[in-house]
Amino acid sequence: MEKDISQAVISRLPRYLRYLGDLKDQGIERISSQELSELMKVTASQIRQDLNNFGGFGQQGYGYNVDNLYSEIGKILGLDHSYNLIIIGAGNLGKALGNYMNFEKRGFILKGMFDANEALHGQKVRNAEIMPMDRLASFIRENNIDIAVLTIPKTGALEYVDVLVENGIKAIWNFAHVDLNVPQGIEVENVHLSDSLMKLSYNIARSAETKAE
Amino acid sequence: MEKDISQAVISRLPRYLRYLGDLKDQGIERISSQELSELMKVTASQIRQDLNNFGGFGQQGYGYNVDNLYSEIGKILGLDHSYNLIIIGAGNLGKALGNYMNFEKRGFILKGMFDANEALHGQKVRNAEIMPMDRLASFIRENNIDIAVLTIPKTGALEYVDVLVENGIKAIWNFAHVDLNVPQGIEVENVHLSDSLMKLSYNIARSAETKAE
DNA sequence: TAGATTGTTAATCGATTAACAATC
DNA sequence: TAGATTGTTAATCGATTAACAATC
Repeated sequence: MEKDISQAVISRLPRYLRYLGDLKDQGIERISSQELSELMKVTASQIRQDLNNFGGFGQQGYGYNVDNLYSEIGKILGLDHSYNLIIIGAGNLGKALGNYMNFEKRGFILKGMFDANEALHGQKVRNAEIMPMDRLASFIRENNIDIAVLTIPKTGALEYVDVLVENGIKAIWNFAHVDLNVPQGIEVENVHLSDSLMKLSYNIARSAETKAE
Repeated sequence: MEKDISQAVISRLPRYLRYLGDLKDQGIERISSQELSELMKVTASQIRQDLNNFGGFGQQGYGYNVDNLYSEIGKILGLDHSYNLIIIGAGNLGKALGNYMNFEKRGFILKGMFDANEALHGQKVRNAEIMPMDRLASFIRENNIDIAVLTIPKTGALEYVDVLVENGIKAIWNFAHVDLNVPQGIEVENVHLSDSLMKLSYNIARSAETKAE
Protein backbone atom coordinates (compact mmCIF):
# COMPACT_ATOMS: atom_id res chain seq x y z
CA MET A 1 0.00 0.00 0.00
CA GLU A 2 1.41 3.36 -1.01
CA LYS A 3 1.41 6.17 1.45
CA ASP A 4 -1.18 8.85 0.97
CA ILE A 5 0.07 11.99 -0.64
CA SER A 6 -1.13 15.13 1.06
CA GLN A 7 -3.52 17.49 -0.67
CA ALA A 8 -0.96 20.25 -0.09
CA VAL A 9 1.37 18.49 -2.50
CA ILE A 10 -1.38 17.82 -5.05
CA SER A 11 -2.39 21.47 -4.97
CA ARG A 12 1.07 22.46 -6.06
CA LEU A 13 1.31 20.09 -9.01
CA PRO A 14 -0.81 22.15 -11.45
CA ARG A 15 1.43 25.12 -10.79
CA TYR A 16 4.54 23.08 -11.54
CA LEU A 17 2.85 21.93 -14.71
CA ARG A 18 2.12 25.49 -15.74
CA TYR A 19 5.71 26.63 -15.26
CA LEU A 20 7.08 23.58 -17.05
CA GLY A 21 4.70 24.21 -19.94
CA ASP A 22 6.02 27.75 -20.21
CA LEU A 23 9.62 26.51 -20.16
CA LYS A 24 8.75 23.95 -22.82
CA ASP A 25 7.25 26.69 -25.00
CA GLN A 26 10.47 28.63 -24.60
CA GLY A 27 12.39 25.62 -25.87
CA ILE A 28 14.21 25.04 -22.58
CA GLU A 29 15.32 21.44 -22.22
CA ARG A 30 16.53 21.05 -18.67
CA ILE A 31 16.09 22.78 -15.36
CA SER A 32 17.45 22.25 -11.86
CA SER A 33 15.31 22.43 -8.75
CA GLN A 34 17.34 25.50 -7.83
CA GLU A 35 16.48 27.36 -11.04
CA LEU A 36 12.84 26.35 -10.91
CA SER A 37 12.62 27.42 -7.27
CA GLU A 38 13.82 30.92 -8.15
CA LEU A 39 11.27 31.16 -10.94
CA MET A 40 8.39 29.93 -8.83
CA LYS A 41 9.44 31.52 -5.56
CA VAL A 42 9.37 28.34 -3.55
CA THR A 43 12.25 26.39 -2.01
CA ALA A 44 14.25 23.95 -4.11
CA SER A 45 13.86 21.52 -1.25
CA GLN A 46 10.10 21.63 -1.54
CA ILE A 47 10.22 20.95 -5.27
CA ARG A 48 12.46 17.92 -4.80
CA GLN A 49 10.38 16.61 -1.92
CA ASP A 50 7.15 17.06 -3.83
CA LEU A 51 8.41 15.29 -6.94
CA ASN A 52 9.96 12.45 -4.99
CA ASN A 53 6.56 11.52 -3.68
CA PHE A 54 5.95 10.13 -7.15
CA GLY A 55 9.37 8.85 -8.12
CA GLY A 56 12.80 10.04 -9.17
CA PHE A 57 12.22 12.17 -12.23
CA GLY A 58 15.58 13.91 -12.10
CA GLN A 59 19.19 12.98 -12.60
CA GLN A 60 22.04 13.92 -10.28
CA GLY A 61 24.36 16.54 -11.69
CA TYR A 62 21.89 17.37 -14.46
CA GLY A 63 18.54 18.32 -13.02
CA TYR A 64 15.19 17.59 -14.62
CA ASN A 65 14.31 17.19 -18.26
CA VAL A 66 11.55 19.70 -18.87
CA ASP A 67 9.60 17.68 -21.43
CA ASN A 68 9.77 14.54 -19.39
CA LEU A 69 8.81 16.18 -16.11
CA TYR A 70 5.93 17.98 -17.80
CA SER A 71 4.51 14.76 -19.12
CA GLU A 72 5.05 12.89 -15.84
CA ILE A 73 3.19 15.50 -13.83
CA GLY A 74 0.44 15.45 -16.44
CA LYS A 75 0.12 11.71 -15.95
CA ILE A 76 0.05 12.04 -12.18
CA LEU A 77 -2.79 14.54 -12.51
CA GLY A 78 -4.68 12.15 -14.74
CA LEU A 79 -4.47 14.39 -17.80
CA ASP A 80 -3.40 11.51 -20.02
CA HIS A 81 -6.95 10.31 -20.43
CA SER A 82 -10.25 12.06 -20.89
CA TYR A 83 -13.31 12.69 -18.78
CA ASN A 84 -16.90 13.24 -19.84
CA LEU A 85 -18.44 16.23 -18.19
CA ILE A 86 -21.81 17.90 -17.84
CA ILE A 87 -22.66 21.32 -16.50
CA ILE A 88 -25.75 21.80 -14.40
CA GLY A 89 -26.84 25.41 -14.58
CA ALA A 90 -26.60 27.26 -17.89
CA GLY A 91 -26.33 30.77 -16.49
CA ASN A 92 -23.38 33.03 -17.12
CA LEU A 93 -21.03 30.96 -15.03
CA GLY A 94 -22.09 27.67 -16.58
CA LYS A 95 -21.68 29.14 -20.05
CA ALA A 96 -18.30 30.61 -19.16
CA LEU A 97 -17.02 27.23 -18.07
CA GLY A 98 -18.66 25.48 -21.01
CA ASN A 99 -17.00 27.80 -23.46
CA TYR A 100 -13.57 27.47 -21.94
CA MET A 101 -11.77 25.52 -24.62
CA ASN A 102 -8.66 24.87 -22.53
CA PHE A 103 -10.54 22.34 -20.44
CA GLU A 104 -11.25 20.36 -23.60
CA LYS A 105 -7.55 20.44 -24.45
CA ARG A 106 -6.83 18.85 -21.08
CA GLY A 107 -9.26 16.04 -21.75
CA PHE A 108 -12.40 17.37 -20.06
CA ILE A 109 -15.07 16.87 -22.72
CA LEU A 110 -18.32 18.79 -22.35
CA LYS A 111 -21.15 16.43 -23.26
CA GLY A 112 -24.21 18.35 -22.20
CA MET A 113 -25.68 21.12 -20.11
CA PHE A 114 -28.81 21.20 -17.98
CA ASP A 115 -31.00 24.00 -16.78
CA ALA A 116 -34.46 24.37 -15.30
CA ASN A 117 -35.16 27.40 -17.46
CA GLU A 118 -37.23 26.29 -20.48
CA ALA A 119 -36.18 29.26 -22.56
CA LEU A 120 -32.66 27.86 -22.73
CA HIS A 121 -33.57 24.35 -23.84
CA GLY A 122 -32.26 23.45 -27.26
CA GLN A 123 -29.61 26.18 -27.20
CA LYS A 124 -26.08 25.05 -27.69
CA VAL A 125 -22.83 25.87 -25.92
CA ARG A 126 -20.22 24.73 -28.40
CA ASN A 127 -21.33 21.18 -29.20
CA ALA A 128 -23.34 20.67 -26.07
CA GLU A 129 -27.08 21.09 -25.90
CA ILE A 130 -28.87 22.66 -22.98
CA MET A 131 -31.44 20.15 -21.76
CA PRO A 132 -34.25 20.07 -19.19
CA MET A 133 -33.51 18.67 -15.75
CA ASP A 134 -35.69 15.61 -16.22
CA ARG A 135 -33.28 14.26 -18.79
CA LEU A 136 -30.39 14.39 -16.33
CA ALA A 137 -30.50 10.87 -14.92
CA SER A 138 -30.74 9.02 -18.23
CA PHE A 139 -28.19 11.28 -19.91
CA ILE A 140 -25.56 10.54 -17.26
CA ARG A 141 -26.01 6.81 -17.68
CA GLU A 142 -26.15 6.80 -21.47
CA ASN A 143 -23.12 9.02 -21.94
CA ASN A 144 -20.84 7.71 -19.23
CA ILE A 145 -20.53 11.05 -17.52
CA ASP A 146 -17.65 11.24 -15.06
CA ILE A 147 -17.86 14.77 -13.75
CA ALA A 148 -20.79 17.05 -12.99
CA VAL A 149 -20.14 20.76 -12.68
CA LEU A 150 -22.63 22.49 -10.41
CA THR A 151 -23.24 26.12 -11.29
CA ILE A 152 -26.67 26.46 -9.77
CA PRO A 153 -27.84 28.03 -6.50
CA LYS A 154 -27.42 25.98 -3.37
CA THR A 155 -30.98 24.70 -3.06
CA GLY A 156 -30.75 23.25 -6.56
CA ALA A 157 -27.34 21.79 -5.85
CA LEU A 158 -28.63 19.92 -2.82
CA GLU A 159 -31.65 18.75 -4.81
CA TYR A 160 -29.63 17.12 -7.59
CA VAL A 161 -26.66 15.64 -5.74
CA ASP A 162 -28.48 12.38 -5.08
CA VAL A 163 -29.48 12.02 -8.72
CA LEU A 164 -25.87 12.46 -9.72
CA VAL A 165 -24.61 9.92 -7.24
CA GLU A 166 -27.30 7.35 -8.03
CA ASN A 167 -26.52 7.47 -11.71
CA GLY A 168 -22.83 6.85 -11.32
CA ILE A 169 -21.12 10.22 -11.44
CA LYS A 170 -17.55 10.00 -10.13
CA ALA A 171 -16.87 13.58 -9.17
CA ILE A 172 -18.51 16.93 -8.62
CA TRP A 173 -16.94 20.29 -9.31
CA ASN A 174 -19.05 22.39 -7.02
CA PHE A 175 -19.54 26.13 -7.52
CA ALA A 176 -22.66 26.24 -5.35
CA HIS A 177 -22.13 27.93 -2.03
CA VAL A 178 -22.89 24.93 0.10
CA ASP A 179 -21.07 21.86 1.39
CA LEU A 180 -22.24 18.71 -0.35
CA ASN A 181 -22.73 15.40 1.38
CA VAL A 182 -21.69 12.57 -0.87
CA PRO A 183 -20.81 8.94 -0.21
CA GLN A 184 -17.20 7.86 0.13
CA GLY A 185 -15.57 7.40 -3.26
CA ILE A 186 -17.27 10.38 -4.89
CA GLU A 187 -14.83 13.26 -5.15
CA VAL A 188 -15.93 16.83 -4.56
CA GLU A 189 -13.87 19.89 -5.38
CA ASN A 190 -15.37 23.12 -4.12
CA VAL A 191 -14.90 26.50 -5.72
CA HIS A 192 -16.43 28.91 -3.27
CA LEU A 193 -15.95 32.21 -5.03
CA SER A 194 -17.38 34.37 -2.31
CA ASP A 195 -15.06 32.74 0.24
CA SER A 196 -12.16 33.72 -1.96
CA LEU A 197 -13.42 37.29 -2.21
CA MET A 198 -13.82 37.51 1.56
CA LYS A 199 -10.27 36.35 2.03
CA LEU A 200 -9.17 39.15 -0.26
CA SER A 201 -11.29 41.57 1.75
CA TYR A 202 -9.60 40.48 4.98
CA ASN A 203 -6.19 40.92 3.48
CA ILE A 204 -6.98 44.41 2.20
CA ALA A 205 -8.21 45.46 5.63
CA ARG A 206 -5.15 44.03 7.31
CA SER A 207 -2.75 45.46 4.79
CA ALA A 208 -4.23 48.90 5.48
CA GLU A 209 -3.71 48.37 9.21
CA THR A 210 -0.08 47.46 8.76
CA LYS A 211 0.52 50.64 6.81
CA ALA A 212 -1.14 52.72 9.50
CA GLU A 213 1.19 51.40 12.19
CA MET B 1 2.55 44.53 17.24
CA GLU B 2 -0.01 41.77 16.86
CA LYS B 3 1.09 38.39 15.73
CA ASP B 4 0.32 37.48 12.16
CA ILE B 5 -2.64 35.22 11.70
CA SER B 6 -2.04 32.36 9.32
CA GLN B 7 -3.83 32.20 6.00
CA ALA B 8 -5.06 28.74 7.02
CA VAL B 9 -7.15 30.38 9.72
CA ILE B 10 -8.38 33.15 7.43
CA SER B 11 -9.45 30.60 4.85
CA ARG B 12 -11.73 28.98 7.38
CA LEU B 13 -13.49 32.16 8.48
CA PRO B 14 -15.84 32.46 5.48
CA ARG B 15 -17.02 28.93 6.12
CA TYR B 16 -17.73 29.71 9.77
CA LEU B 17 -19.63 32.76 8.60
CA ARG B 18 -21.71 30.67 6.24
CA TYR B 19 -22.71 28.17 8.90
CA LEU B 20 -23.47 30.90 11.40
CA GLY B 21 -25.61 32.65 8.81
CA ASP B 22 -27.59 29.46 8.31
CA LEU B 23 -28.03 29.06 12.07
CA LYS B 24 -29.16 32.66 12.31
CA ASP B 25 -31.72 32.05 9.58
CA GLN B 26 -32.99 29.09 11.54
CA GLY B 27 -33.46 31.34 14.54
CA ILE B 28 -30.85 29.58 16.64
CA GLU B 29 -29.44 31.86 19.33
CA ARG B 30 -26.49 30.05 20.82
CA ILE B 31 -24.10 27.30 19.84
CA SER B 32 -21.20 25.56 21.53
CA SER B 33 -17.94 24.81 19.77
CA GLN B 34 -18.86 21.14 20.18
CA GLU B 35 -22.18 21.47 18.35
CA LEU B 36 -20.67 23.62 15.62
CA SER B 37 -17.84 21.16 15.19
CA GLU B 38 -20.28 18.33 14.54
CA LEU B 39 -22.15 20.42 12.00
CA MET B 40 -19.02 21.52 10.17
CA LYS B 41 -17.03 18.30 10.58
CA VAL B 42 -14.02 19.93 12.14
CA THR B 43 -12.71 19.67 15.72
CA ALA B 44 -14.16 21.83 18.45
CA SER B 45 -10.60 22.59 19.43
CA GLN B 46 -9.87 24.10 16.04
CA ILE B 47 -12.92 26.32 16.21
CA ARG B 48 -11.96 27.65 19.63
CA GLN B 49 -8.34 28.16 18.60
CA ASP B 50 -9.33 29.93 15.41
CA LEU B 51 -11.73 32.29 17.12
CA ASN B 52 -9.34 33.06 19.94
CA ASN B 53 -6.90 34.50 17.46
CA PHE B 54 -9.26 37.44 17.33
CA GLY B 55 -10.55 37.60 20.88
CA GLY B 56 -12.87 35.82 23.27
CA PHE B 57 -16.23 35.78 21.59
CA GLY B 58 -17.68 33.06 23.74
CA GLN B 59 -18.74 32.62 27.31
CA GLN B 60 -17.84 29.72 29.57
CA GLY B 61 -20.71 27.41 30.31
CA TYR B 62 -22.81 28.98 27.54
CA GLY B 63 -21.00 28.82 24.23
CA TYR B 64 -21.22 31.44 21.53
CA ASN B 65 -24.05 33.79 20.68
CA VAL B 66 -24.80 33.13 17.02
CA ASP B 67 -25.75 36.68 16.06
CA ASN B 68 -22.78 38.17 17.81
CA LEU B 69 -20.27 35.70 16.42
CA TYR B 70 -21.67 36.15 12.94
CA SER B 71 -21.20 39.88 13.10
CA GLU B 72 -17.74 39.63 14.67
CA ILE B 73 -16.47 37.34 11.94
CA GLY B 74 -18.01 39.64 9.35
CA LYS B 75 -16.06 42.52 10.85
CA ILE B 76 -12.83 40.54 10.89
CA LEU B 77 -13.34 39.77 7.21
CA GLY B 78 -13.86 43.46 6.49
CA LEU B 79 -17.47 43.00 5.43
CA ASP B 80 -18.61 45.93 7.57
CA HIS B 81 -17.56 48.44 4.96
CA SER B 82 -17.76 48.53 1.21
CA TYR B 83 -15.32 48.22 -1.64
CA ASN B 84 -15.50 49.64 -5.15
CA LEU B 85 -14.78 47.09 -7.78
CA ILE B 86 -14.20 46.89 -11.50
CA ILE B 87 -14.10 43.85 -13.74
CA ILE B 88 -11.60 43.70 -16.55
CA GLY B 89 -12.84 41.35 -19.21
CA ALA B 90 -16.54 41.28 -20.08
CA GLY B 91 -16.72 37.74 -21.41
CA ASN B 92 -18.94 35.09 -19.90
CA LEU B 93 -16.93 34.87 -16.71
CA GLY B 94 -16.75 38.63 -16.22
CA LYS B 95 -20.49 38.90 -16.78
CA ALA B 96 -21.18 36.01 -14.43
CA LEU B 97 -19.27 37.72 -11.64
CA GLY B 98 -20.75 41.10 -12.47
CA ASN B 99 -24.27 39.76 -12.24
CA TYR B 100 -23.71 38.00 -8.97
CA MET B 101 -25.82 40.10 -6.66
CA ASN B 102 -24.57 38.45 -3.49
CA PHE B 103 -21.25 40.22 -3.81
CA GLU B 104 -23.07 43.53 -3.73
CA LYS B 105 -24.87 42.44 -0.55
CA ARG B 106 -21.47 41.87 1.04
CA GLY B 107 -20.32 45.35 0.16
CA PHE B 108 -18.50 44.73 -3.09
CA ILE B 109 -19.93 47.38 -5.41
CA LEU B 110 -19.47 46.92 -9.13
CA LYS B 111 -18.60 50.33 -10.59
CA GLY B 112 -17.55 49.48 -14.12
CA MET B 113 -16.38 46.86 -16.58
CA PHE B 114 -13.69 47.00 -19.22
CA ASP B 115 -13.13 45.06 -22.39
CA ALA B 116 -11.00 45.41 -25.51
CA ASN B 117 -13.90 44.28 -27.69
CA GLU B 118 -15.58 47.36 -29.20
CA ALA B 119 -18.83 45.54 -29.81
CA LEU B 120 -19.40 45.39 -26.05
CA HIS B 121 -18.79 49.05 -25.26
CA GLY B 122 -21.82 50.85 -23.93
CA GLN B 123 -23.54 47.63 -22.89
CA LYS B 124 -24.47 47.40 -19.26
CA VAL B 125 -24.11 44.68 -16.67
CA ARG B 126 -26.58 45.74 -14.01
CA ASN B 127 -25.63 49.37 -13.38
CA ALA B 128 -22.11 49.10 -14.70
CA GLU B 129 -21.13 50.13 -18.18
CA ILE B 130 -18.65 48.20 -20.29
CA MET B 131 -15.90 50.63 -21.30
CA PRO B 132 -12.86 50.57 -23.57
CA MET B 133 -9.49 49.80 -22.04
CA ASP B 134 -8.13 53.30 -22.57
CA ARG B 135 -10.54 54.64 -19.98
CA LEU B 136 -9.20 52.28 -17.33
CA ALA B 137 -6.57 54.50 -15.69
CA SER B 138 -8.72 57.59 -15.26
CA PHE B 139 -11.75 55.59 -14.18
CA ILE B 140 -9.85 53.93 -11.34
CA ARG B 141 -8.66 57.27 -10.02
CA GLU B 142 -11.95 59.10 -10.40
CA ASN B 143 -14.05 56.38 -8.79
CA ASN B 144 -11.76 55.27 -5.98
CA ILE B 145 -11.64 51.72 -7.14
CA ASP B 146 -10.31 49.31 -4.53
CA ILE B 147 -10.46 45.96 -6.28
CA ALA B 148 -9.87 44.92 -9.88
CA VAL B 149 -11.19 41.58 -11.01
CA LEU B 150 -9.18 40.10 -13.86
CA THR B 151 -11.18 37.84 -16.14
CA ILE B 152 -9.05 38.19 -19.23
CA PRO B 153 -6.45 35.87 -20.76
CA LYS B 154 -3.00 35.89 -19.24
CA THR B 155 -1.28 38.14 -21.76
CA GLY B 156 -3.87 40.83 -21.12
CA ALA B 157 -3.61 40.36 -17.39
CA LEU B 158 0.12 40.94 -17.43
CA GLU B 159 -0.36 43.96 -19.69
CA TYR B 160 -2.73 45.76 -17.35
CA VAL B 161 -1.34 44.95 -13.91
CA ASP B 162 0.99 47.95 -13.96
CA VAL B 163 -1.82 50.31 -14.92
CA LEU B 164 -3.86 49.03 -12.00
CA VAL B 165 -1.02 49.43 -9.53
CA GLU B 166 -0.02 52.86 -10.76
CA ASN B 167 -3.52 54.17 -10.38
CA GLY B 168 -3.91 53.06 -6.81
CA ILE B 169 -5.79 49.79 -6.87
CA LYS B 170 -5.52 47.97 -3.54
CA ALA B 171 -6.22 44.41 -4.56
CA ILE B 172 -6.57 42.11 -7.51
CA TRP B 173 -8.90 39.15 -7.74
CA ASN B 174 -7.12 37.21 -10.43
CA PHE B 175 -8.86 34.66 -12.63
CA ALA B 176 -6.14 34.76 -15.30
CA HIS B 177 -4.01 31.65 -15.39
CA VAL B 178 -0.76 33.36 -14.53
CA ASP B 179 1.06 34.52 -11.41
CA LEU B 180 1.04 38.28 -11.07
CA ASN B 181 3.97 40.31 -9.86
CA VAL B 182 2.79 43.21 -7.77
CA PRO B 183 4.54 45.47 -5.27
CA GLN B 184 4.28 44.80 -1.55
CA GLY B 185 1.04 46.10 -0.14
CA ILE B 186 -1.10 45.12 -3.11
CA GLU B 187 -3.10 42.02 -2.33
CA VAL B 188 -3.66 39.32 -4.91
CA GLU B 189 -6.10 36.46 -4.57
CA ASN B 190 -5.83 33.89 -7.32
CA VAL B 191 -8.66 31.72 -8.58
CA HIS B 192 -7.01 29.27 -10.89
CA LEU B 193 -9.97 27.26 -12.11
CA SER B 194 -8.00 24.83 -14.21
CA ASP B 195 -5.76 24.05 -11.23
CA SER B 196 -8.86 23.19 -9.29
CA LEU B 197 -10.12 20.94 -12.06
CA MET B 198 -6.76 19.16 -12.27
CA LYS B 199 -6.85 18.51 -8.57
CA LEU B 200 -10.25 16.92 -9.04
CA SER B 201 -8.84 14.88 -11.89
CA TYR B 202 -6.03 13.59 -9.69
CA ASN B 203 -8.44 12.62 -6.97
CA ILE B 204 -10.70 10.74 -9.38
CA ALA B 205 -7.76 8.77 -10.74
CA ARG B 206 -6.51 7.95 -7.27
CA SER B 207 -9.94 7.06 -5.96
CA ALA B 208 -10.27 4.56 -8.84
CA GLU B 209 -6.90 3.04 -7.90
CA THR B 210 -7.90 2.60 -4.29
CA LYS B 211 -11.02 0.74 -5.37
CA ALA B 212 -9.00 -1.52 -7.66
CA GLU B 213 -6.70 -2.60 -4.81
C1' DT C 1 37.59 12.50 -12.76
C1' DA C 2 35.51 16.75 -10.71
C1' DG C 3 31.46 19.34 -10.37
C1' DA C 4 26.76 19.58 -10.07
C1' DT C 5 22.55 18.30 -8.46
C1' DT C 6 19.48 14.88 -7.13
C1' DG C 7 17.14 11.79 -3.65
C1' DT C 8 16.56 11.27 1.04
C1' DT C 9 17.31 11.69 5.97
C1' DA C 10 17.31 14.72 9.80
C1' DA C 11 16.04 19.15 11.93
C1' DT C 12 12.89 22.74 12.29
C1' DC C 13 8.87 24.98 12.10
C1' DG C 14 3.94 25.58 12.21
C1' DA C 15 -0.65 23.89 12.60
C1' DT C 16 -3.84 20.83 14.77
C1' DT C 17 -5.55 18.34 18.59
C1' DA C 18 -5.90 17.20 23.45
C1' DA C 19 -6.32 18.47 28.06
C1' DC C 20 -7.66 21.16 31.74
C1' DA C 21 -7.86 25.20 34.76
C1' DA C 22 -10.64 29.34 34.68
C1' DT C 23 -15.10 31.04 34.91
C1' DC C 24 -19.76 31.93 33.60
C1' DT D 1 -23.53 25.92 43.94
C1' DA D 2 -22.89 22.43 40.18
C1' DG D 3 -22.50 21.82 35.39
C1' DA D 4 -21.08 23.30 31.15
C1' DT D 5 -18.06 25.21 28.13
C1' DT D 6 -14.71 28.48 27.08
C1' DG D 7 -9.83 30.24 26.69
C1' DT D 8 -5.35 28.70 26.75
C1' DT D 9 -1.36 25.80 27.57
C1' DA D 10 0.85 21.56 26.42
C1' DA D 11 1.36 17.53 23.35
C1' DT D 12 1.17 15.71 18.94
C1' DC D 13 1.22 15.56 14.32
C1' DG D 14 2.43 16.91 9.72
C1' DA D 15 4.64 19.85 6.47
C1' DT D 16 8.60 22.52 5.21
C1' DT D 17 13.40 23.39 5.12
C1' DA D 18 18.22 22.18 5.67
C1' DA D 19 21.91 19.18 5.03
C1' DC D 20 24.52 15.85 2.85
C1' DA D 21 25.66 11.31 0.99
C1' DA D 22 24.76 9.13 -3.42
C1' DT D 23 25.50 9.38 -8.13
C1' DC D 24 25.25 11.02 -12.79
